[in-house]
Amino acid sequence: MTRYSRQTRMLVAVDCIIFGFDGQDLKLLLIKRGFDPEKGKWSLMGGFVQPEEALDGAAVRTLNKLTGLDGVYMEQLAAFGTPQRDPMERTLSVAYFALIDINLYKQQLTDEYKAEWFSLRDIPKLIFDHADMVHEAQARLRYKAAIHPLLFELLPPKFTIPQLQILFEAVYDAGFDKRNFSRKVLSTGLLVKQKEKERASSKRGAFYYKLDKRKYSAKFHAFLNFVSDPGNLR
Amino acid sequence: MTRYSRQTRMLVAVDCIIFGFDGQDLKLLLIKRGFDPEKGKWSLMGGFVQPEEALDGAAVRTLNKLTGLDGVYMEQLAAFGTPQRDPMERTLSVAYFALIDINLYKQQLTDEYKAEWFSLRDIPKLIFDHADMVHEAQARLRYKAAIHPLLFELLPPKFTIPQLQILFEAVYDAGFDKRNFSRKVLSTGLLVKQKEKERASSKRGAFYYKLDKRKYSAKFHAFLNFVSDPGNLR
DNA sequence: AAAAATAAATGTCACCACAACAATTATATA
DNA sequence: TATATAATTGTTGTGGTGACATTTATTTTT
Repeated sequence: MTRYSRQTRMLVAVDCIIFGFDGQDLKLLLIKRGFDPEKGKWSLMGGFVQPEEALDGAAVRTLNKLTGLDGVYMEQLAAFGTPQRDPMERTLSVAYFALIDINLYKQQLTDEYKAEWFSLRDIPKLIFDHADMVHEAQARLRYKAAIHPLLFELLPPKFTIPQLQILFEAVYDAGFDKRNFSRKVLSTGLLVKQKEKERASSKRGAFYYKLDKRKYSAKFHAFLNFVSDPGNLR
Repeated sequence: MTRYSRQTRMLVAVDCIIFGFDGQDLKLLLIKRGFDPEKGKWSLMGGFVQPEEALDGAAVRTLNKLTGLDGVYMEQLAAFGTPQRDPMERTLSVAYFALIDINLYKQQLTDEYKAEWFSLRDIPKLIFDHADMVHEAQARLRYKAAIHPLLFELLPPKFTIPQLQILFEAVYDAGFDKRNFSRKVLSTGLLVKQKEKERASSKRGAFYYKLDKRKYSAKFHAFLNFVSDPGNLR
C-alpha cells in the first residue's frame, strides 16, 4: 500500500493532569522539564506517542513512568492542537486527567523528573498551553464530580465522611452543611460502614467507610447529584 | 531551532459526526468516501489538519465544505488513535460532533461527496473506526441533552412544544408524558411564546416558540434536568 | 472525679420538584 | 351540528433537599 501524499505529518504527545488530595487541598503533580525547549520549567508529565502505541496506552505508560502506579483512574480530556503551541515543531497533544490516591505515590527512587505536588490555588507558570489544560481538567473534574461518584478515586480505601466532605469542599472551594452532606452521601448506598474509627483528627473519632465495589461500578455512570447547584460549570 | 529527533510523526485528521432532525427521526449525515483506501464506502466527513490550522478550525472547515453552513454548534468529542485504525498509514483522528438545523442543509450544487442522511437506527457499515465515533457521539448527545438545553440546535428558530417532545423521544428512544414534558421545558424560562401557530400537523394547531437568546446563553451550562433518569449513560 | 471542650452522628420541618394521572379547549372534518 | 383529533391546562401525593438543632462519644482540663 502507498501513503497519503502531500499531507503534513506531525508529532503527537500525551500530557497527564494528575490530581491528588492530601487531606486538606486538591493538588497537582508537576515535573521539571528535562529537555529543550523550556528545559527546567514546570510542566505536566508527558511524552510522545510511540509508533505502535495507542493513545490510552501512551497515557498509562506516561503516568506509570512518573508515579510507578497502575490501574489508576484516567480519562481523556481533550486534544490540544493550536499550530504554535510548541514553538519547536508542530505537536498535537492529547491531554488525560488522572485521579490518584496520593498516599500511593512515592517519590520514585531516581527522582528523574524532580516532581512536586502543587496546590491548585498556587500553580506556577507552566510551559506551552499546559495551564489551559489544567484549567480545563479542573472544570471537568468539578463537572463530573457533581453528578458522579468520582472523587472517591482520590481517597484511600478507607476514609471517613468528614474527610470526604473536606475533599468536596476543596474541589468546589465552598462549604457544605455537614448534616445534609452525610445524608446525601450515605443515601447513595455506595458506602459500607466499618467498625474501626479514625482517631487522629478528633476526640470522638469518625467511623471509616469503604466503597461497595459492586454498587460503585454499577452506579458510576448514574446521575447522583452530589452537589446541589454547581453553578455555571462546563 | 532544531526539531525533536527520533520521534514518529503521523497524520492528523478531523472527522465530523453531523446530527440532524427531520421532524421524526434523529439523522446522521454520511458521505461516500472519494479516495483509497475504502473508496466508495460510507464514511464520516473528514479531512486532514493543515499545517497552519487549528483543530477546531479544521473541523469548522470540514463541516462547511460539506454543508455550506457556518456558525453551527460543534464540540470536540474525542481523539481516536489506535495504531491500525487506518490501514494505509498511521492517522490520528480528532472527532467533532455537530448539531444542525436540517432545513438549512441544502445538497451542495456539486454533490461532490454523495452525502446522504441516515436514520440512527439504520446506519450502514462505516469505514475504519467511524462506527465507534458515532456511538460515542450518540452517547455524548444523550448525556448532555439530559441536563443542558442542547437539542434546540437541531430545530429551526421557530418550533412547537410537541415538535420538541418528538425530538427528545427520538434521541432517547422513549416516550415522555406530554404534560410533564411541557411543564418542565417551559419552567426553564428559555422559551418565548409566539402568536403564530403551526397548523400543518394538527387540527387545533400548536403555538410556535422561540429561544430567548439571552437566557439561553446564560443557562447553557447550567444543570437543567430535562430527562428524569437517563439511565446508565456515559 | 467532675466539668468543659470538641467534633461526630443523628434528627426535625417546611418547601418544592416532579411523576402519575385527568379534564378541557380549539379547530377541522364528517 | 356532531365528532374526531391533538394541544393546553390542571391536580395530587410523595420524595428529595436545604435550612436548622440536638445528642453523643471521647479527650482534655480543672
